[in-house]
Amino acid sequence: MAGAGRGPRERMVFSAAQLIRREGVGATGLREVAAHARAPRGSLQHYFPDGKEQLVNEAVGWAGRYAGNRVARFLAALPEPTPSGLFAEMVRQWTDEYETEGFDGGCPVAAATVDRARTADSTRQAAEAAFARWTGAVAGALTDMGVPEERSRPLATLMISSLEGAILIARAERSVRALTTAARELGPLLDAAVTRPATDGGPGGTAGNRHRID
Amino acid sequence: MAGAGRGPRERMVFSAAQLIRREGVGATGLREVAAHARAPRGSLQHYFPDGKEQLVNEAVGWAGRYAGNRVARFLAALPEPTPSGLFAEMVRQWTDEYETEGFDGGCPVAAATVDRARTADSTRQAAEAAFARWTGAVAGALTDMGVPEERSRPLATLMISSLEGAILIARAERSVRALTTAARELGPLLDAAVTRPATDGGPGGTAGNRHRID
DNA sequence: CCTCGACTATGACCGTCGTCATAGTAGCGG
DNA sequence: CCGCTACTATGACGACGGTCATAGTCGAGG
Repeated sequence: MAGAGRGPRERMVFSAAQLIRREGVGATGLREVAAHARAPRGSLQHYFPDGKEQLVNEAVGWAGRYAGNRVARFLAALPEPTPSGLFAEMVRQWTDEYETEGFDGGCPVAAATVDRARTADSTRQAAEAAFARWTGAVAGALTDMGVPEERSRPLATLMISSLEGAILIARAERSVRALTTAARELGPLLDAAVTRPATDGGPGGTAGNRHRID
Repeated sequence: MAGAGRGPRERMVFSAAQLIRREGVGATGLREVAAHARAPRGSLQHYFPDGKEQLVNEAVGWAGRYAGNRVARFLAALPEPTPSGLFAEMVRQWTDEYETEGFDGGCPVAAATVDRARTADSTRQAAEAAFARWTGAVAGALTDMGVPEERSRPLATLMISSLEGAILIARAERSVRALTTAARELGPLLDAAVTRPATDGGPGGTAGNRHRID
């Protein structure tokens, strides 16, 4: 997860996302964010005049962009892209993390939704946008692989639902089981949705790139 | 959701679960729980001498039992039980709530996991147990419907993963879409796992009942 | 009537949190 | 050197939060 170098503002957003996904929104203090980002505490009110809510929203936005952009990289890593292969990569990002760094972290968008969906509507909207961006990237990739338009978005939603739920269970169990199960059980269903040959991105172009938003 | 009458202790556990699933663990105060349960504040330290952590753990346990027991009722409501029918009922519980009461509530087990998995191990274990109980009930039901033993648990895990994730997305979107999508897309996969005729619970017995724990 | 246990009732303590106010520094164009 | 803007530095404030201490009620048993 890149994001170490940048300016203090970006570092704080990044640190906020890190802390939120570990402890939840409520238990993440602003002083803690500043310390984690090695940024001056005074900069918080300078860069985020609307306070914690703004910082949280930007952290959620960052997470959504990150997840969306990640899809293109997963595709690039696959010798020949298939829906099940993409999902396996998405899952593998989490199993890798859990096996090397422990089960401390979850998804910051999920945390923001759980902690703030009811109370802070702007945060709820940020989470909605993050999910939309992520879903859009996955759905675009599925279409490129030959999944019919109408099925791409539902299947992308199903993939992300299963992944988010499996992340929860994995953290609760401190086991990667739910994640690998999701990948194994869902794989065939996803591949069965391919009805025409994959769109070839051609040399120099990665399939799915045109779905990236920035 | 029953649980209004009982003694003050049970009311507080129930209220805690309600508040946690709406606001998250961190934002749920003990004074708030007592007020919601119309229970005296002084009773908190009497019934829960280990403080908030104990109360949260019991709320999570309550939610796990509730979800597990609910499975048997879903089965009873189905004319002829099928895996997709069961999953549709599980999903419908949420779509019904969201359509009649709004998108304020989520799953308390998910909230406890997000907010406390890293910090409070006893709460993490409570969440693990809750998921286990729920998964066990669903897996038992699947087996009764003719799903082979080895596939029941993985499929049950997949069902719960998808449901939990879809709940998150539904709350973020304030839309029931992700939930209905999960039911629609996953249904065929679940039914395809049936390899032998369903076990008939016989007259007077509801299929799956023997999997209830209490 | 006294005791005892279960339960209730409150107020205080101390920590943390988000926010605000205020002042300080650094670089830069003029 | 001035003035201006961008950013940093700190301390204080008020609002809870969880927990603890202490005392009060009340019914049952003796």
